[in-house]
Amino acid sequence: MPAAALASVRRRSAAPSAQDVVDSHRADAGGELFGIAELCREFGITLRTIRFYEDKGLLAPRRVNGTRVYTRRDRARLALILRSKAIGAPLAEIKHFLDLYGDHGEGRMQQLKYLLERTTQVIARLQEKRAHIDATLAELQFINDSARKQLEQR
Amino acid sequence: MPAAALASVRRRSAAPSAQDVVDSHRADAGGELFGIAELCREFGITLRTIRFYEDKGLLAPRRVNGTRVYTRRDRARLALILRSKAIGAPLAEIKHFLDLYGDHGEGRMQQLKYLLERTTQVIARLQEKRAHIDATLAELQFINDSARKQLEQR
DNA sequence: CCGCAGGGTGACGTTAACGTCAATCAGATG
DNA sequence: CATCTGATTGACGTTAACGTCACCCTGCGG
Repeated sequence: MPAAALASVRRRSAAPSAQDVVDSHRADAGGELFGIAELCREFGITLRTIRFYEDKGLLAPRRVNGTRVYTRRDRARLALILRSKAIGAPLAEIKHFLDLYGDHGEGRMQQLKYLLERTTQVIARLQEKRAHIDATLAELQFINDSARKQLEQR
Repeated sequence: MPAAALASVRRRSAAPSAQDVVDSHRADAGGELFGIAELCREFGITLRTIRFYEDKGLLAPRRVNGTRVYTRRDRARLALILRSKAIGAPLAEIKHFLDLYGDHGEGRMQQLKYLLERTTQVIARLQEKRAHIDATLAELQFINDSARKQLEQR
């Protein structure tokens, strides 16, 4: 688990909320632009990784003369990708997630039912995963406490 | 995410607690024994997977005439492996986790400090991951609610 | 004794998620 | 102009986590 990446994701005052993404979308035209190396430093990942995500269809930056140019919205997407990865989701799943996100940010709300259905599914899965983590945490704390008591008993 | 596996992990009345593992350890000598195919069916995984875990040092069943024989303790270990996998931990990490578990269950408590240190680390990492999941859940619920409202507005 | 199901052991293939390397090109700078 | 930095692409390598295949051994029922 690359600590630098997690730190970067957290760094920007908590996490980018859903509303942030919508905002960044509206402000797209006049917003700041970012280079690939810039994003790499910011998130603690490599050039190759970002290009890899693009190959996978997770990112689609504009090209100026061949060079990739990222908007704030692209940056938000990248942050989402990294956070999703941090919770152990495979890239293919992240792609679906991002696609839903995109549809939501944009105007065409025809497939609202589908969106509702999918998000509900994902929510259920994440809640399961959370429960697993809670159980594991409980066990670890049991072990931890036992060890601590043993040590104090001297 | 193999649903069958998760179902199986849950099936045995919630999850195996830390105490369970200790218990199963004490009861090892006279307890029931399991064959490899039996465990496969129970947990919804393949033969190859179990053997793979053994190659990786995650399991170490007894051999009777070459054939693998699993005790209840081995079964508990397997359940832990699968649950750890479900929360997105790599096998190498799971191995460390199991090693700690083993030391705890057994008598040699010399490295208590090390154990304490490691479990504390793992706990911190899991709490981070939990926080990530919570943030993602919040966003998904935001989207989900928006969609629901949009639909109701007709 | 025969056959066959079930288990074991390599050896090799596969997918995901990148890393590494080499060749190339566009702009900035001295 | 020469060079140097930073970016792009393509080809290939790599690690984790298994799946597949071929082949062998073994106990048991008929």
